[in-house]
Amino acid sequence: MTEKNVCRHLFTLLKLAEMGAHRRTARISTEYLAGKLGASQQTASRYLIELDKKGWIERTITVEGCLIRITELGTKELQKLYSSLRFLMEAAYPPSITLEGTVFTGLGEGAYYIAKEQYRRQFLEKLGFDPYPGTLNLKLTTEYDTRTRNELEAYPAVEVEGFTSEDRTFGPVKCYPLTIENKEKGALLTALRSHYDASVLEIIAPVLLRKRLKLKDGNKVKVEVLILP
Amino acid sequence: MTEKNVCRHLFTLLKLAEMGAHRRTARISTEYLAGKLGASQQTASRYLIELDKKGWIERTITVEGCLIRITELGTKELQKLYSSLRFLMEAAYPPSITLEGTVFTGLGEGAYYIAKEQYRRQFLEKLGFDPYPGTLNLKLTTEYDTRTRNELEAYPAVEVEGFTSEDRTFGPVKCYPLTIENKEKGALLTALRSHYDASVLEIIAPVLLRKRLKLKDGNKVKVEVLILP
DNA sequence: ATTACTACTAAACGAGTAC
DNA sequence: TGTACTCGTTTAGTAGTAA
Repeated sequence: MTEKNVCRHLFTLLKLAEMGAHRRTARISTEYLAGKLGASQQTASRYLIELDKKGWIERTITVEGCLIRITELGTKELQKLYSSLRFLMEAAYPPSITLEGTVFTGLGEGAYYIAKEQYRRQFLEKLGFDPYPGTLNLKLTTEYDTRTRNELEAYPAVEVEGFTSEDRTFGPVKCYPLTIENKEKGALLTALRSHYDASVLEIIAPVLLRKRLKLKDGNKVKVEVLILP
Repeated sequence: MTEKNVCRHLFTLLKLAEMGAHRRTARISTEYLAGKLGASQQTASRYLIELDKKGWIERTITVEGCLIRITELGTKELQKLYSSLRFLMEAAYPPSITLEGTVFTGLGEGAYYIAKEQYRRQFLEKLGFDPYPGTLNLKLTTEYDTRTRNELEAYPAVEVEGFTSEDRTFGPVKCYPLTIENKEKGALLTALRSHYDASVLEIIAPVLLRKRLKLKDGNKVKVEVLILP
Protein backbone atom coordinates (compact mmCIF):
# COMPACT_ATOMS: atom_id res chain seq x y z
CA MET A 1 0.00 0.00 0.00
CA THR A 2 1.19 3.50 0.76
CA GLU A 3 4.46 1.87 1.66
CA LYS A 4 5.28 -1.62 0.56
CA ASN A 5 3.76 -4.22 2.87
CA VAL A 6 3.26 -1.72 5.68
CA CYS A 7 -0.19 -3.16 6.17
CA ARG A 8 1.08 -6.65 7.04
CA HIS A 9 3.86 -5.23 9.14
CA LEU A 10 1.30 -3.40 11.24
CA PHE A 11 -0.75 -6.56 11.50
CA THR A 12 2.31 -8.48 12.68
CA LEU A 13 3.10 -5.74 15.17
CA LEU A 14 -0.45 -6.05 16.50
CA LYS A 15 -0.01 -9.78 17.00
CA LEU A 16 3.31 -9.25 18.76
CA ALA A 17 1.63 -6.69 21.02
CA GLU A 18 -1.07 -9.24 21.79
CA MET A 19 1.74 -11.41 23.07
CA GLY A 20 2.84 -8.55 25.29
CA ALA A 21 5.90 -7.53 23.27
CA HIS A 22 5.02 -3.84 23.55
CA ARG A 23 5.24 -3.92 27.35
CA ARG A 24 8.08 -6.37 27.91
CA THR A 25 10.64 -8.50 26.13
CA ALA A 26 8.80 -11.62 25.11
CA ARG A 27 10.12 -14.94 23.88
CA ILE A 28 8.33 -15.64 20.61
CA SER A 29 9.49 -18.25 18.13
CA THR A 30 8.89 -17.75 14.43
CA GLU A 31 6.81 -20.92 14.47
CA TYR A 32 4.57 -19.59 17.24
CA LEU A 33 4.15 -16.22 15.57
CA ALA A 34 3.36 -18.01 12.33
CA GLY A 35 0.49 -19.77 14.09
CA LYS A 36 -0.92 -16.46 15.34
CA LEU A 37 -0.59 -14.92 11.88
CA GLY A 38 -2.01 -17.87 10.00
CA ALA A 39 1.13 -17.99 7.87
CA SER A 40 4.19 -20.18 7.52
CA GLN A 41 7.23 -20.18 9.74
CA GLN A 42 9.29 -18.79 6.87
CA THR A 43 6.94 -15.88 6.37
CA ALA A 44 6.95 -15.08 10.09
CA SER A 45 10.75 -15.15 10.03
CA ARG A 46 10.81 -12.78 7.06
CA TYR A 47 8.41 -10.37 8.74
CA LEU A 48 10.54 -10.28 11.88
CA ILE A 49 13.61 -9.49 9.80
CA GLU A 50 11.73 -6.72 8.00
CA LEU A 51 10.32 -5.26 11.22
CA ASP A 52 13.79 -5.36 12.72
CA LYS A 53 15.24 -3.51 9.70
CA LYS A 54 12.52 -0.88 10.03
CA GLY A 55 13.42 -0.44 13.68
CA TRP A 56 9.93 -1.36 14.83
CA ILE A 57 11.17 -4.27 16.95
CA GLU A 58 14.35 -5.31 18.73
CA ARG A 59 15.46 -8.90 18.64
CA THR A 60 17.98 -10.93 20.53
CA ILE A 61 18.51 -14.46 19.41
CA THR A 62 19.70 -16.52 22.38
CA VAL A 63 19.91 -20.20 23.07
CA GLU A 64 16.63 -19.83 24.96
CA GLY A 65 14.92 -18.62 21.80
CA CYS A 66 14.19 -15.36 20.08
CA LEU A 67 13.52 -12.50 22.46
CA ILE A 68 11.40 -9.75 20.94
CA ARG A 69 10.41 -6.31 22.09
CA ILE A 70 8.50 -3.69 20.14
CA THR A 71 10.53 -0.47 20.07
CA GLU A 72 9.27 3.00 20.81
CA LEU A 73 9.06 3.56 17.06
CA GLY A 74 6.93 0.47 16.62
CA THR A 75 4.67 1.42 19.51
CA LYS A 76 4.25 4.83 17.89
CA GLU A 77 2.98 3.15 14.73
CA LEU A 78 0.38 1.22 16.68
CA GLN A 79 -0.54 4.36 18.57
CA LYS A 80 -0.99 6.20 15.27
CA LEU A 81 -3.34 3.54 13.99
CA TYR A 82 -5.20 3.59 17.29
CA SER A 83 -5.58 7.35 17.20
CA SER A 84 -7.00 7.47 13.71
CA LEU A 85 -9.41 4.65 14.51
CA ARG A 86 -10.52 6.34 17.71
CA PHE A 87 -11.07 9.57 15.84
CA LEU A 88 -13.15 7.78 13.21
CA MET A 89 -15.18 5.59 15.52
CA GLU A 90 -15.97 8.14 18.19
CA ALA A 91 -16.78 11.12 16.02
CA ALA A 92 -20.46 11.52 15.19
CA TYR A 93 -19.64 13.17 11.88
CA PRO A 94 -17.73 11.98 8.85
CA PRO A 95 -14.17 13.35 9.04
CA SER A 96 -14.36 14.86 5.57
CA ILE A 97 -16.69 15.26 2.61
CA THR A 98 -15.66 15.58 -1.00
CA LEU A 99 -17.54 17.84 -3.39
CA GLU A 100 -17.01 18.46 -7.07
CA GLY A 101 -17.98 21.53 -9.06
CA THR A 102 -17.24 23.52 -12.15
CA VAL A 103 -15.26 26.75 -12.10
CA PHE A 104 -17.15 29.84 -13.18
CA THR A 105 -16.59 33.57 -13.00
CA GLY A 106 -18.77 35.39 -10.50
CA LEU A 107 -19.55 39.06 -10.19
CA GLY A 108 -16.40 39.69 -8.20
CA GLU A 109 -18.44 40.79 -5.20
CA GLY A 110 -16.85 38.20 -2.92
CA ALA A 111 -13.63 40.20 -3.01
CA TYR A 112 -15.44 43.19 -1.54
CA TYR A 113 -16.52 41.28 1.53
CA ILE A 114 -13.31 39.38 2.06
CA ALA A 115 -11.28 42.56 1.94
CA LYS A 116 -13.17 43.95 4.95
CA GLU A 117 -10.64 44.28 7.75
CA GLN A 118 -13.05 42.89 10.38
CA TYR A 119 -13.50 39.68 8.36
CA ARG A 120 -9.83 39.38 7.38
CA ARG A 121 -8.68 39.56 10.97
CA GLN A 122 -10.99 36.69 11.90
CA PHE A 123 -10.01 34.57 8.88
CA LEU A 124 -6.36 34.89 9.84
CA GLU A 125 -7.08 34.10 13.46
CA LYS A 126 -9.61 31.29 13.00
CA LEU A 127 -8.54 29.71 9.71
CA GLY A 128 -4.83 30.38 9.93
CA PHE A 129 -4.42 32.30 6.70
CA ASP A 130 -4.93 35.73 5.23
CA PRO A 131 -7.21 35.14 2.25
CA TYR A 132 -6.41 36.28 -1.25
CA PRO A 133 -8.98 39.03 -1.94
CA GLY A 134 -11.33 37.08 -4.17
CA THR A 135 -13.32 33.88 -4.19
CA LEU A 136 -13.18 30.85 -6.41
CA ASN A 137 -16.72 30.01 -7.48
CA LEU A 138 -17.73 26.44 -8.13
CA LYS A 139 -21.06 25.41 -9.58
CA LEU A 140 -22.34 22.08 -8.29
CA THR A 141 -23.85 20.10 -11.11
CA THR A 142 -25.01 16.77 -9.74
CA GLU A 143 -27.83 15.99 -7.39
CA TYR A 144 -25.31 14.23 -5.12
CA ASP A 145 -23.23 17.37 -4.73
CA THR A 146 -26.09 19.73 -3.90
CA ARG A 147 -27.55 17.23 -1.47
CA THR A 148 -24.17 16.74 0.19
CA ARG A 149 -23.59 20.48 0.36
CA ASN A 150 -26.87 20.86 2.21
CA GLU A 151 -25.84 18.12 4.64
CA LEU A 152 -22.80 20.21 5.44
CA GLU A 153 -24.93 22.90 7.09
CA ALA A 154 -25.67 20.48 9.92
CA TYR A 155 -22.00 19.95 10.72
CA PRO A 156 -19.91 22.18 12.98
CA ALA A 157 -18.03 24.99 11.27
CA VAL A 158 -15.67 27.82 12.07
CA GLU A 159 -17.88 30.76 12.98
CA VAL A 160 -16.80 34.18 11.79
CA GLU A 161 -18.74 36.94 13.50
CA GLY A 162 -20.61 39.67 11.70
CA PHE A 163 -20.11 43.34 12.45
CA THR A 164 -21.58 46.74 11.73
CA SER A 165 -19.66 49.43 9.91
CA GLU A 166 -20.65 53.11 9.70
CA ASP A 167 -23.18 52.49 6.94
CA ARG A 168 -24.31 48.86 6.97
CA THR A 169 -24.35 45.45 8.63
CA PHE A 170 -22.17 42.50 7.68
CA GLY A 171 -23.62 39.14 8.69
CA PRO A 172 -21.86 36.20 10.34
CA VAL A 173 -20.10 33.70 8.08
CA LYS A 174 -19.68 29.96 8.51
CA CYS A 175 -16.37 28.60 7.21
CA TYR A 176 -15.44 24.99 6.47
CA PRO A 177 -11.70 24.36 6.07
CA LEU A 178 -10.97 22.33 2.94
CA THR A 179 -8.36 21.10 0.54
CA ILE A 180 -8.68 21.93 -3.15
CA GLU A 181 -7.57 19.25 -5.59
CA ASN A 182 -5.69 17.53 -2.75
CA LYS A 183 -3.12 20.31 -2.97
CA GLU A 184 -4.12 23.72 -1.66
CA LYS A 185 -5.64 24.67 1.67
CA GLY A 186 -8.63 26.96 1.75
CA ALA A 187 -12.11 27.34 3.15
CA LEU A 188 -15.69 27.19 1.99
CA LEU A 189 -17.75 30.23 2.98
CA THR A 190 -21.47 30.08 3.51
CA ALA A 191 -24.03 32.74 4.38
CA LEU A 192 -21.91 35.37 2.78
CA ARG A 193 -24.61 37.67 1.37
CA SER A 194 -24.52 35.81 -1.83
CA HIS A 195 -26.47 36.02 -5.05
CA TYR A 196 -25.87 32.36 -5.57
CA ASP A 197 -28.01 29.52 -4.41
CA ALA A 198 -27.15 26.29 -2.64
CA SER A 199 -25.60 24.90 -5.79
CA VAL A 200 -22.68 27.30 -5.63
CA LEU A 201 -19.52 27.06 -3.52
CA GLU A 202 -17.54 30.17 -2.67
CA ILE A 203 -14.00 29.29 -1.74
CA ILE A 204 -11.22 31.40 -0.28
CA ALA A 205 -7.55 30.51 0.02
CA PRO A 206 -4.30 32.26 0.91
CA VAL A 207 -3.35 32.25 -2.78
CA LEU A 208 -5.02 32.98 -6.11
CA LEU A 209 -6.31 29.48 -6.83
CA ARG A 210 -7.05 30.11 -10.49
CA LYS A 211 -3.38 30.88 -11.10
CA ARG A 212 -1.87 28.33 -8.69
CA LEU A 213 -3.94 25.44 -10.04
CA LYS A 214 -4.17 26.78 -13.60
CA LEU A 215 -7.95 26.80 -13.49
CA LYS A 216 -10.22 28.12 -16.19
CA ASP A 217 -13.98 28.46 -16.41
CA GLY A 218 -15.54 25.10 -17.01
CA ASN A 219 -12.79 23.08 -15.30
CA LYS A 220 -13.95 20.47 -12.82
CA VAL A 221 -12.50 20.81 -9.33
CA LYS A 222 -12.63 18.46 -6.32
CA VAL A 223 -12.64 19.90 -2.84
CA GLU A 224 -12.36 17.90 0.36
CA VAL A 225 -14.22 19.68 3.14
CA LEU A 226 -12.91 18.86 6.63
CA ILE A 227 -15.51 18.41 9.32
CA LEU A 228 -14.49 19.65 12.75
CA PRO A 229 -14.55 17.09 15.57
CA MET B 1 -3.05 -13.61 6.82
CA THR B 2 -5.50 -15.40 9.06
CA GLU B 3 -7.90 -14.94 6.19
CA LYS B 4 -6.67 -14.16 2.73
CA ASN B 5 -6.02 -10.46 2.28
CA VAL B 6 -8.13 -9.49 5.27
CA CYS B 7 -5.35 -7.14 6.28
CA ARG B 8 -5.60 -5.04 3.11
CA HIS B 9 -9.35 -5.13 3.17
CA LEU B 10 -9.31 -3.61 6.62
CA PHE B 11 -6.84 -1.01 5.46
CA THR B 12 -9.11 -0.12 2.55
CA LEU B 13 -12.08 0.07 4.90
CA LEU B 14 -10.12 2.47 7.07
CA LYS B 15 -9.43 4.72 4.12
CA LEU B 16 -13.09 4.64 3.10
CA ALA B 17 -14.02 5.59 6.64
CA GLU B 18 -11.57 8.48 6.47
CA MET B 19 -13.65 9.67 3.54
CA GLY B 20 -16.74 9.46 5.73
CA ALA B 21 -18.19 6.30 4.16
CA HIS B 22 -18.98 4.84 7.60
CA ARG B 23 -21.30 7.74 8.45
CA ARG B 24 -22.86 8.50 5.10
CA THR B 25 -23.02 7.39 1.50
CA ALA B 26 -19.99 8.93 -0.14
CA ARG B 27 -19.10 9.30 -3.78
CA ILE B 28 -15.66 7.79 -4.18
CA SER B 29 -14.17 6.89 -7.53
CA THR B 30 -11.78 3.98 -7.83
CA GLU B 31 -9.17 6.44 -9.06
CA TYR B 32 -9.57 8.62 -5.98
CA LEU B 33 -9.47 5.66 -3.63
CA ALA B 34 -6.38 4.41 -5.44
CA GLY B 35 -4.66 7.69 -4.64
CA LYS B 36 -5.49 7.34 -0.94
CA LEU B 37 -4.28 3.74 -0.92
CA GLY B 38 -1.12 4.38 -2.87
CA ALA B 39 -2.16 1.74 -5.39
CA SER B 40 -3.46 1.62 -8.93
CA GLN B 41 -7.02 2.27 -10.05
CA GLN B 42 -7.37 -1.39 -10.99
CA THR B 43 -6.32 -2.55 -7.54
CA ALA B 44 -8.76 -0.14 -5.90
CA SER B 45 -11.50 -1.46 -8.16
CA ARG B 46 -10.67 -5.04 -7.23
CA TYR B 47 -10.69 -4.22 -3.52
CA LEU B 48 -14.11 -2.60 -3.80
CA ILE B 49 -15.44 -5.67 -5.56
CA GLU B 50 -13.98 -7.90 -2.85
CA LEU B 51 -15.31 -5.73 -0.01
CA ASP B 52 -18.71 -5.72 -1.66
CA LYS B 53 -18.66 -9.53 -1.94
CA LYS B 54 -17.77 -9.75 1.74
CA GLY B 55 -20.69 -7.50 2.59
CA TRP B 56 -18.45 -4.91 4.21
CA ILE B 57 -19.59 -2.15 1.86
CA GLU B 58 -22.61 -1.30 -0.27
CA ARG B 59 -22.13 0.18 -3.70
CA THR B 60 -24.41 1.87 -6.16
CA ILE B 61 -22.94 2.73 -9.50
CA THR B 62 -24.83 5.71 -10.90
CA VAL B 63 -24.10 8.16 -13.67
CA GLU B 64 -22.87 10.55 -10.99
CA GLY B 65 -20.21 8.08 -9.94
CA CYS B 66 -19.81 5.23 -7.51
CA LEU B 67 -21.67 5.75 -4.25
CA ILE B 68 -20.16 3.81 -1.37
CA ARG B 69 -21.28 3.18 2.16
CA ILE B 70 -19.65 0.93 4.74
CA THR B 71 -22.22 -1.56 6.03
CA GLU B 72 -22.92 -2.44 9.62
CA LEU B 73 -20.79 -5.55 9.13
CA GLY B 74 -17.89 -3.47 7.84
CA THR B 75 -18.22 -1.01 10.70
CA LYS B 76 -18.15 -3.94 13.10
CA GLU B 77 -14.83 -5.03 11.66
CA LEU B 78 -13.35 -1.59 12.20
CA GLN B 79 -14.82 -1.54 15.69
CA LYS B 80 -13.23 -4.90 16.43
CA LEU B 81 -9.82 -3.64 15.38
CA TYR B 82 -10.38 -0.48 17.40
CA SER B 83 -11.33 -2.46 20.50
CA SER B 84 -8.30 -4.71 20.43
CA LEU B 85 -6.01 -1.75 19.86
CA ARG B 86 -7.62 0.16 22.70
CA PHE B 87 -7.23 -2.81 24.97
CA LEU B 88 -3.55 -3.14 24.03
CA MET B 89 -2.63 0.50 24.17
CA GLU B 90 -4.47 1.47 27.32
CA ALA B 91 -3.63 -1.51 29.51
CA ALA B 92 -0.56 -1.07 31.66
CA TYR B 93 0.19 -4.78 31.54
CA PRO B 94 0.92 -7.14 28.67
CA PRO B 95 -2.30 -8.98 27.74
CA SER B 96 -0.66 -12.37 28.04
CA ILE B 97 2.63 -14.04 28.85
CA THR B 98 3.85 -17.33 27.50
CA LEU B 99 5.84 -19.74 29.65
CA GLU B 100 7.37 -23.08 28.80
CA GLY B 101 8.13 -25.91 31.17
CA THR B 102 8.71 -29.63 31.41
CA VAL B 103 6.10 -32.01 32.76
CA PHE B 104 7.05 -33.84 35.96
CA THR B 105 5.25 -35.87 38.55
CA GLY B 106 4.78 -34.16 41.89
CA LEU B 107 3.90 -35.61 45.25
CA GLY B 108 0.21 -35.49 44.49
CA GLU B 109 -0.36 -33.09 47.33
CA GLY B 110 -1.97 -30.49 45.09
CA ALA B 111 -4.99 -32.76 44.76
CA TYR B 112 -5.56 -32.61 48.51
CA TYR B 113 -5.87 -28.84 48.52
CA ILE B 114 -7.89 -28.53 45.35
CA ALA B 115 -10.44 -31.03 46.60
CA LYS B 116 -11.24 -28.81 49.60
CA GLU B 117 -14.84 -27.72 49.17
CA GLN B 118 -14.11 -24.12 50.21
CA TYR B 119 -11.48 -23.79 47.44
CA ARG B 120 -13.54 -25.65 44.84
CA ARG B 121 -16.53 -23.38 45.27
CA GLN B 122 -14.35 -20.34 44.66
CA PHE B 123 -12.61 -21.88 41.64
CA LEU B 124 -15.97 -22.57 40.07
CA GLU B 125 -17.25 -19.11 40.83
CA LYS B 126 -14.15 -17.08 40.00
CA LEU B 127 -12.48 -19.15 37.28
CA GLY B 128 -15.58 -20.63 35.74
CA PHE B 129 -14.69 -24.28 36.08
CA ASP B 130 -14.65 -27.08 38.61
CA PRO B 131 -11.04 -28.27 38.64
CA TYR B 132 -10.02 -31.85 38.07
CA PRO B 133 -8.66 -32.94 41.47
CA GLY B 134 -4.97 -32.82 40.70
CA THR B 135 -2.36 -30.42 39.37
CA LEU B 136 -0.15 -30.56 36.33
CA ASN B 137 3.37 -29.69 37.42
CA LEU B 138 5.73 -27.92 35.07
CA LYS B 139 9.40 -27.33 35.78
CA LEU B 140 10.74 -24.11 34.31
CA THR B 141 14.19 -24.69 32.86
CA THR B 142 15.40 -21.45 31.34
CA GLU B 143 16.42 -18.23 33.01
CA TYR B 144 13.84 -16.42 30.85
CA ASP B 145 11.01 -18.53 32.20
CA THR B 146 11.81 -18.16 35.89
CA ARG B 147 12.38 -14.45 35.47
CA THR B 148 9.07 -14.09 33.61
CA ARG B 149 7.26 -16.16 36.19
CA ASN B 150 8.50 -13.80 38.88
CA GLU B 151 7.25 -10.83 36.86
CA LEU B 152 3.82 -12.40 36.96
CA GLU B 153 3.53 -11.83 40.70
CA ALA B 154 3.29 -8.09 40.05
CA TYR B 155 0.28 -8.48 37.77
CA PRO B 156 -3.34 -8.67 38.89
CA ALA B 157 -4.71 -12.14 39.54
CA VAL B 158 -7.90 -13.86 40.55
CA GLU B 159 -7.81 -13.94 44.34
CA VAL B 160 -9.10 -17.06 46.04
CA GLU B 161 -9.60 -16.54 49.75
CA GLY B 162 -8.14 -18.72 52.45
CA PHE B 163 -10.22 -20.28 55.20
CA THR B 164 -9.93 -22.14 58.47
CA SER B 165 -11.22 -25.65 58.93
CA GLU B 166 -11.65 -27.46 62.24
CA ASP B 167 -7.98 -28.37 62.50
CA ARG B 168 -5.90 -25.99 60.36
CA THR B 169 -5.63 -22.86 58.21
CA PHE B 170 -5.66 -22.77 54.41
CA GLY B 171 -4.00 -19.70 52.93
CA PRO B 172 -5.22 -17.49 50.12
CA VAL B 173 -4.36 -18.50 46.54
CA LYS B 174 -3.62 -16.33 43.53
CA CYS B 175 -4.86 -17.76 40.21
CA TYR B 176 -3.88 -16.74 36.72
CA PRO B 177 -6.20 -18.00 33.97
CA LEU B 178 -4.25 -19.56 31.10
CA THR B 179 -4.36 -21.65 27.99
CA ILE B 180 -2.29 -24.83 27.78
CA GLU B 181 -0.78 -25.63 24.40
CA ASN B 182 -3.21 -23.19 22.78
CA LYS B 183 -5.93 -25.76 23.42
CA GLU B 184 -7.12 -26.23 26.98
CA LYS B 185 -8.26 -23.64 29.49
CA GLY B 186 -6.90 -23.77 33.00
CA ALA B 187 -5.25 -21.69 35.69
CA LEU B 188 -1.88 -21.26 37.30
CA LEU B 189 -1.97 -21.40 41.09
CA THR B 190 0.54 -19.62 43.27
CA ALA B 191 1.04 -19.50 47.02
CA LEU B 192 -0.55 -22.87 47.41
CA ARG B 193 1.43 -24.23 50.33
CA SER B 194 3.88 -25.69 47.96
CA HIS B 195 7.10 -27.61 48.37
CA TYR B 196 8.22 -26.28 45.03
CA ASP B 197 10.14 -23.13 44.36
CA ALA B 198 9.60 -20.34 41.86
CA SER B 199 10.76 -22.56 39.04
CA VAL B 200 7.67 -24.74 39.25
CA LEU B 201 4.18 -24.09 37.86
CA GLU B 202 1.15 -25.78 39.36
CA ILE B 203 -1.71 -25.84 36.90
CA ILE B 204 -5.33 -26.82 37.33
CA ALA B 205 -7.92 -27.40 34.63
CA PRO B 206 -11.45 -28.78 34.36
CA VAL B 207 -10.01 -31.93 32.78
CA LEU B 208 -7.10 -34.30 33.36
CA LEU B 209 -4.55 -32.53 31.22
CA ARG B 210 -2.10 -35.43 31.11
CA LYS B 211 -4.72 -37.55 29.42
CA ARG B 212 -6.35 -34.88 27.25
CA LEU B 213 -3.03 -33.64 25.85
CA LYS B 214 -1.28 -37.02 26.01
CA LEU B 215 1.45 -35.64 28.24
CA LYS B 216 4.25 -37.64 29.79
CA ASP B 217 7.03 -36.68 32.15
CA GLY B 218 9.69 -34.78 30.28
CA ASN B 219 7.34 -33.35 27.64
CA LYS B 220 7.69 -29.65 26.97
CA VAL B 221 4.49 -27.65 27.41
CA LYS B 222 3.68 -24.05 26.48
CA VAL B 223 1.17 -22.12 28.58
CA GLU B 224 -0.19 -18.68 27.78
CA VAL B 225 -1.03 -16.86 30.97
CA LEU B 226 -3.74 -14.21 30.56
CA ILE B 227 -3.21 -11.00 32.46
CA LEU B 228 -6.37 -9.37 33.79
CA PRO B 229 -7.06 -5.81 32.62
C1' DA C 1 -15.64 10.61 -17.65
C1' DT C 2 -15.99 5.92 -15.22
C1' DT C 3 -15.54 0.61 -13.94
C1' DA C 4 -13.49 -3.65 -14.42
C1' DC C 5 -11.88 -7.25 -17.69
C1' DT C 6 -7.72 -9.78 -19.62
C1' DA C 7 -2.97 -10.60 -19.89
C1' DC C 8 1.11 -9.90 -18.12
C1' DT C 9 4.80 -8.50 -14.40
C1' DA C 10 6.24 -8.16 -9.76
C1' DA C 11 6.03 -9.63 -5.26
C1' DA C 12 4.94 -12.52 -1.56
C1' DC C 13 4.67 -17.17 0.02
C1' DG C 14 6.23 -21.60 1.62
C1' DA C 15 8.70 -26.35 0.84
C1' DG C 16 13.01 -27.98 1.42
C1' DT C 17 17.01 -27.56 3.81
C1' DA C 18 21.58 -25.75 5.91
C1' DC C 19 23.18 -24.24 9.98
C1' DT D 1 15.20 -27.87 18.90
C1' DG D 2 15.53 -23.00 16.59
C1' DT D 3 16.32 -19.34 12.36
C1' DA D 4 16.63 -18.07 7.76
C1' DC D 5 18.53 -19.17 3.22
C1' DT D 6 17.34 -20.69 -1.85
C1' DC D 7 14.16 -21.36 -5.25
C1' DG D 8 9.95 -22.92 -7.53
C1' DT D 9 4.91 -21.77 -6.93
C1' DT D 10 1.19 -18.90 -5.91
C1' DT D 11 -0.82 -14.57 -5.41
C1' DA D 12 -1.20 -9.71 -5.73
C1' DG D 13 -0.54 -5.67 -8.71
C1' DT D 14 -0.61 -3.08 -13.02
C1' DA D 15 -0.98 -1.72 -18.11
C1' DG D 16 -3.84 -1.76 -21.67
C1' DT D 17 -8.31 -1.50 -22.99
C1' DA D 18 -13.43 -2.59 -23.72
C1' DA D 19 -17.80 -1.33 -22.26
